[in-house]
Amino acid sequence: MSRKKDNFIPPSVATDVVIFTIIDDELNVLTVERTYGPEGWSLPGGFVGEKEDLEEAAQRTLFEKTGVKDVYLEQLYTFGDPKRDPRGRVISIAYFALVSAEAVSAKNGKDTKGLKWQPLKKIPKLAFDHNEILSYATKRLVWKMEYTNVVYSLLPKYFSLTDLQKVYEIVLGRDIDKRNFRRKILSTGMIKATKMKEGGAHRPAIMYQFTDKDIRFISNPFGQFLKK
Amino acid sequence: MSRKKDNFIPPSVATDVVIFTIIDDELNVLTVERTYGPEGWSLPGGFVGEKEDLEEAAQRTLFEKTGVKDVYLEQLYTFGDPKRDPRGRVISIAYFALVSAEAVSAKNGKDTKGLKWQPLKKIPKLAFDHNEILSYATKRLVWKMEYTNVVYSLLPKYFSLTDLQKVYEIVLGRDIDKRNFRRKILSTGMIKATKMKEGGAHRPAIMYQFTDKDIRFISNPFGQFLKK
DNA sequence: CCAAAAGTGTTCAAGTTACACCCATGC
DNA sequence: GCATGGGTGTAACTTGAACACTTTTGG
Repeated sequence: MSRKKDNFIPPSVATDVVIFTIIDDELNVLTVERTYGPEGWSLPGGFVGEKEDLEEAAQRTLFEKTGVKDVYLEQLYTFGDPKRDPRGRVISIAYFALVSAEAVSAKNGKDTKGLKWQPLKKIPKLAFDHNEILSYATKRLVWKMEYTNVVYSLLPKYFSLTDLQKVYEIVLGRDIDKRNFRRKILSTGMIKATKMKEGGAHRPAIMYQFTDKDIRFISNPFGQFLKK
Repeated sequence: MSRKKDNFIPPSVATDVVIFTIIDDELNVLTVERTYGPEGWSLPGGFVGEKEDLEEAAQRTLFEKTGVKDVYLEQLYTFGDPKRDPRGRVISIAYFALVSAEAVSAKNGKDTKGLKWQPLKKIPKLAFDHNEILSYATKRLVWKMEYTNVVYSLLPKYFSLTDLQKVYEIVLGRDIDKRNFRRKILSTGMIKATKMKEGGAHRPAIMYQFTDKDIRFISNPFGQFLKK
């Protein structure tokens, strides 16, 4: 309540967005090259507009950088260490987003200059506390994959069970037994066969799609899965 | 990045804290009577100091209202609807805290006037979006109870298995089978018998305490437990 | 016919659920 | 001796984990 002291300088409020996608069988994160302030890379973000909701601000950042809308976006955590930005007090509400690689490559954001997808495993030291934000986001992602059907946001409309399994293996970082995976994933009812098969090189796979695109908890979560 | 426009009024930043405890076998929430702005009850909270970390601000609120420190406190969610406070733009980082009833009754906060513990089931319409914050906090609480050992923050140092079970029943809102509860809780290793027995009215119970007071995930979470 | 990915079942171990009676104490 | 809360075991079922071979297609 000690608000109206003289000389009270209100903090700035920003959002930063951790945007994940899968490229070349690796989990990637979108980074931007800094043009002012501390040099190097950082997460995409920006200040919250005067009459803008927090999620709107995050959505705006996401759209400006990737050109996509209607993707999975959720609030992650708010970072407010008084010294997290050397230039002054900035409180950042971090969001995390999942986009499918094809959605992004289709329509690019308007300012793609200075943007770079970087494999999570090779992320350099980022500006501010952005490595910490990223680490937080990564934990949340793994958790969401195990307990919910978020995986839909990382895949195109149609996909084979092998495609789906690969995404789980990449994000969870371990191999999964094919037979157990299939039994379990099908028992959740989160996907349905569309009977359409691709015309590829080998035996054609049954293509699936998600039954719904609302986030949902899985009845018997993917505890540990099993070795391949 | 459209920050440095003229006339940009930075939002105020506050924290609000949802403080739960158990009183008379009911889950209670601490509310404060409003003295300015919208009338009625609201959650305890206050503006974030100029050089204050967010969690510090929440901790300060908690201490001022309840007189307790070192209790379970975690960041919940950040609420930032531009119209959530009719007086102007205020972004609120909500926290949620668990205290044991005995800890609070022991040492009271400095300004107890206007404070009231209210049973969750009888909470009236609160100011701003505080009912929404509360609802969010309640969901988080239930989740944490099922998947972690947070329950330690709601109990005194020594307690019987019946005490413990009662807390679960109150928070989860369902009856639990005694035998299954005991087997499971003991198998987690989160509590240990201290062999001390009370001198009460009936057959004395074995008293337990928690093996550690760090938040920890439970290996086989309390899925549904079982009917009594 | 061969390389490559798709597809498919069973067995054993572990965990979950349902369920009912005796025990120790104070009064 | 009785009321009250404390304490205990087992059987049926469900879920989890480990494991290997056959099928289909293109080239």
